[in-house]
Amino acid sequence: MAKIDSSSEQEGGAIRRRNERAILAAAERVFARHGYRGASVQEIAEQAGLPKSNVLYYMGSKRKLYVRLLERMMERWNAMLDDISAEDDPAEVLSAFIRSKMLMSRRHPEGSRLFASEILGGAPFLQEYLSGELRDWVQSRAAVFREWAERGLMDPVDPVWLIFLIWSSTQHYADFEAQVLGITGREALSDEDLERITEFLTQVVIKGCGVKHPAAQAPSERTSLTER
Amino acid sequence: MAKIDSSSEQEGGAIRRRNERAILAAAERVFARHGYRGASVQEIAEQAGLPKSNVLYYMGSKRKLYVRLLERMMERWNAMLDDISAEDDPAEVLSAFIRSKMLMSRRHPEGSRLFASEILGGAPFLQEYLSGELRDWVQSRAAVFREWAERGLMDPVDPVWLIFLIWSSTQHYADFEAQVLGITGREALSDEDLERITEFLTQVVIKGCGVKHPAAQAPSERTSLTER
DNA sequence: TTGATTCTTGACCATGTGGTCAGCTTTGGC
DNA sequence: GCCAAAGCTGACCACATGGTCAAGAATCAA
Repeated sequence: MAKIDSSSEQEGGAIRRRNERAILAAAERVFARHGYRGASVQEIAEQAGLPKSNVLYYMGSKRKLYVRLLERMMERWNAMLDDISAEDDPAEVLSAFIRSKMLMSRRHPEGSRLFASEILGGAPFLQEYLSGELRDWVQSRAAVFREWAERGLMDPVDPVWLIFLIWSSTQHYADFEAQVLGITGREALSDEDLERITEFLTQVVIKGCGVKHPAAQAPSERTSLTER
Repeated sequence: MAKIDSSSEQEGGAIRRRNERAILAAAERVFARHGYRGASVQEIAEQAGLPKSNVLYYMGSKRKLYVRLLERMMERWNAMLDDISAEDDPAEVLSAFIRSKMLMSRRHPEGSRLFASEILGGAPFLQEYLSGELRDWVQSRAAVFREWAERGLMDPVDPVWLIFLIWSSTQHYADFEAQVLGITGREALSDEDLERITEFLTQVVIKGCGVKHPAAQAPSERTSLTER
């Protein structure tokens, strides 16, 4: 009776795995572009190179497909949200935070836009996640930021607004890609562009929040810039 | 042969004006929530308290209605984009910039989300605007920022990334409202919240970009915080 | 080869879609 | 009070939607 189970097992034959991959990739594009309602199973099927019936055969329904994509995106998100402690170097933590979020926008632009579209529509499927898991995560980081402020390692800014600042300014380069490209006149953002933007954002945040290097340069081995 | 003309004249009787207002308001909500494709004329009509035929009678078609909303939003945007010169005080200009963009998110959240949804979908209707008018606007501001940097009034940051930073971090509070409320556990953001966020963003940007007060405190009377 | 499981897909269905239209009522200037 | 213009709207249309299903095709272990 065990259903497919949305976790990342690779049960099922090679055919299933291949087709599901194609469907998920196509669906992420289409949902990201048109939102849940605006996306059609027909278009997803075409982009996946399969008949519509086949998509429904693998995914059950449009809704299940959508939920599965959201869950996949949240897994990626969670993989990025590593833990921090008040003993870490604020500058390093913030820098790594910005960098990994920027990398997420870079690696999974469709997923980022899918997520944005869900939030834009009032987060009908994600409300629980936002006010549960994610909220807890934010609160725990906020506590660390506050302690840093108390120790004089940074200005006493509201940690939640700071987290939102980092999220929004990095997410921007996925969600508003069309605007960024239109205004800069580029065809695409290069790796160098992304690196420069990352450095710019890091600098503004760290300097803007008055982050200081800890007195005793405690050598803790963090800086997990990569995502996995 | 003069058509209704999308500019903000108030031609037409009182009935027309009232109904169009209701339709535009309802349509902005629905398009913002579900995107262009996902929105249905039926739902817009219901939210406006009119039969579907009546909506089509006034607006012609779904597409025309959508375009009209985008144009209205761009008018609001343009009304906000006042001019600046290299003689102005950088801190004041940036502060006013952040404040007015924040006010836009506050006053027209649906419009902001409508705009976001359009960009998210690849800006099929706005590409021209983005790579034309808006691009010119950005370039002209960028030139001023660069001159400030040359005069040592601020750090030599890339002005375009700075503008995107301000846009994204302010727009966030309209577009990702659902996320902000879910995480902060609030029902809505109060005026005080908005004021604190505005001050926070202003502080981070100004401090983060090393903005200095001009040597001779030139008293120019700008700071147009209100939108009209 | 057998037989069960998985895969594939066109036909089909009820419902929703944007849009048209004809005929009605209301409005407002004269 | 007249009447043209404006407003109103239910009925209707062709088409797209998400989803079902049955019947066949491919796969694979025994």
